Formats: sequence, C-alpha cells, structure tokens
Amino acid sequence: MLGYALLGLLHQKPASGYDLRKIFTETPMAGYSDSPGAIYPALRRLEDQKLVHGTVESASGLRQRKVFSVTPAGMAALKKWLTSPFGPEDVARRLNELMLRFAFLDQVAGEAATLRFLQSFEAALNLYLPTLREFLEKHAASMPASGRLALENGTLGYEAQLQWASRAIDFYKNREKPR
Amino acid sequence: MLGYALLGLLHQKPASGYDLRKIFTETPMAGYSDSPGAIYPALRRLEDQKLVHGTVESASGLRQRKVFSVTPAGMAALKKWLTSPFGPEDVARRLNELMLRFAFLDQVAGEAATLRFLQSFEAALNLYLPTLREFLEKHAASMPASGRLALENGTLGYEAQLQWASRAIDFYKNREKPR
DNA sequence: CGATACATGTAAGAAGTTACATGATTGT
DNA sequence: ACAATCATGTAACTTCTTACATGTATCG
Repeated sequence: MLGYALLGLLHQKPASGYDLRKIFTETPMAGYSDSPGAIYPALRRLEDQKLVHGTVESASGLRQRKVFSVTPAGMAALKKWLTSPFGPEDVARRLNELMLRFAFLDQVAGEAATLRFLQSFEAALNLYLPTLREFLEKHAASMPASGRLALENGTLGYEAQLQWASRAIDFYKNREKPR
Repeated sequence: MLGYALLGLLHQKPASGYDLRKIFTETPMAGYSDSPGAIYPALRRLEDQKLVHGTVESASGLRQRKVFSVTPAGMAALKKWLTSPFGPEDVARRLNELMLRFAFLDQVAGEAATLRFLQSFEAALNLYLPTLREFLEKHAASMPASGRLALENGTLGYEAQLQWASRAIDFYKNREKPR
C-alpha cells in the first residue's frame, strides 16, 4: 500500500525520498510510515519494477538528490489500482485504502471515474451499514458498555461517510454538466 | 497490536485460536487478521511471555482444542496498555488502536478509567481538529478536487468522533452518580 | 463418498519498525 | 566548532500474508 501512496504522490509531482517523507510527516496523509527504513526500500522496489524512474540531481552543491517520476508502466499500474472494483468488505476493512485511492482519483482517471467510484462507495456503504446495525441490535444487550459504545462509534462513522459520499456525488454531478 | 486484541478478548472469555479467528471473521472487530498464520503464532508469543496460558482440552472426541486464558501478568500488561496516556498524534494516526482499547476499557479498568479515557480523547480531538482545519484552509485551493474532498472526509470523521465522545461522556457521568 | 465444519499448525516471502551510519551545507 | 537541515541508505528484528499440510467428525 505504501508503494501506491508513493506512486500517487509522484504522479502529482516528481520528488525525492526526502520530499516524500516530509509529506508523510507534515501533512495529514493517513498514517504512512514516514521512516527512511520504509520509504527508501519502497522506492527501490518501485524502481525495480520500472514503475518509477529515479534521476540523480548532482545539482546545486548539496548532497545528491534522487528525484523519482512515474513511468508509463507506473501510470498504468496506478490507474489499474485506482479503478479496481470494490465492495462492502472493502468498506468494512480497508476504508483507509479506499480514501487514499479517492484522493488521487480525479487527477489520474478523470471525473467520470471519480463519480463511478463514489457511487460504488455509496452502494457498498448501503450494503454494509445494515449488517453493522443488525449486529449491534442483536448483541448490544450482551456487551459491556464500552464495547457497545465502540461499535456505535463505528456505525456513526459509517453514517458520516454516507453523508459525505452523497455531498461529493452532488459536487461532481454539478461540475460535469455545466461544461 | 493483534496481541493486545487477543489479550482483550481472552480476558472477556477464555477461548481457542479457532474461536478467536471466528470473532475476527464474523464480527465487525476492526480489521484484524483472521488468518491462522497470524493468530496461532501470536498466541504462541503471548504464551512464551506468560501473558496467557493454554490448556489442551482432550474432551469430547473432536480434535484437541487448546483453550487460552489470561494470566495475572497478562492482566497487568493489558491494563497498562489500556490506561497508557495518549495525545493528538495518536488520534491522528492510531484511531483504530484507541477504539480497540476503549472497547475493552470498562471491563478491565473500570468506569472511572473509561471516563478519563474519554475526556483525554475529547481533549486530543480538540487539539487535533483545528490543525486539520487549518491545513485544509491553507491548501484547499491548490489541491485537486478529490484530494480536497478526501481531506474533508477526514475532518468530518473527526467531528463525528467528537460528538460521539461527548455523548459517551454523558453516558458514563449519568451512570456513575446515581449509585 | 465427498463436502463442510471443527481445529491447529508451518514455511516462504514481503514489508514495516527501530536504530544506526554517512555525508554535505548553512547558520551561529 | 557544533547544531540543524538536507539527503540517502542499511541491518536486525518483528510481524503479517499466502499457501500449504494435517487430522477428526458429521451430514447428506
């Protein structure tokens, strides 16, 4: 997953390992590693797979920077990941990954694909939420109070996702037509 | 982290590796592994550290079950984890772990500790949310639409957490006094 | 007899964590 | 001289994933 995060960031703008680390430490980009021991090996792997290409900048006197950019093969891999289908189980267990994908989506795959993603997201939530609520109803009585509250926290979170999705869908719909 | 999840579940009720796996597959317990290759080795590690103790049930004819229960040392480790202090960075990057902790909290550490947790959680959110909003304000204009929406999704999620926390605090306050 | 549920495990490989190592440049 | 910032990397260790291996009992 870190690999895809890097690929997505490099697609927005070529960068060095150091630059990427700073993005993870200094911005609210959902908890990715930030440690050199994760990022440099990940970049190396991407390079070995020819998804990115690194060029050493012997430039302005400082220690050499190695700036990476996404190759055509990297573009294709990124697009494939971003547009792969998903369902309720992914919403339940991999929400972070889905949001990461979404963050890159319109730049890489266009607004039509972004809208499709959102509709699929909404549908998956509408399938998942009832099963969560059912579980809660069935087991609430037999659970310790904090366990029940933790589950309710989850439900509330997914409800917030649903509201967000509907607003985001409106946003893309109103933006597509006028042009 | 899986180790603590197992410890918490075993504290509620002694169980076998198989039982624990089912809990992860069949309930909405936030994405833990469910695979035997993760759970059995994790149980072994807990046993090696003497935090749990396994007893083979040669019982009723089926293949042998190994039922684990938490030792006094395990209880202590669990309590320590559950009650360790946390701040805004934890809320930002380890929300799942915090919710897992909360789910076990009142059974293991009591209602007073649970209330302290919630107040600390609320305080951490109140510190973190403004920095998120500031970041959003500063960078929104220069971000692609889906990137901005993904960030807004995060903000909305944390706002929902805040509301939940305040309701949960009320719940524990009204339950403590009457007795 | 084959599928399914019960039940525990291992082996190979991938990836992350922590900590260390290195080295240049700029500011004090 | 020394600290901070820029910049890249490795090594040891831990843990998770995927896939396989094994074995019993029940149901149709």
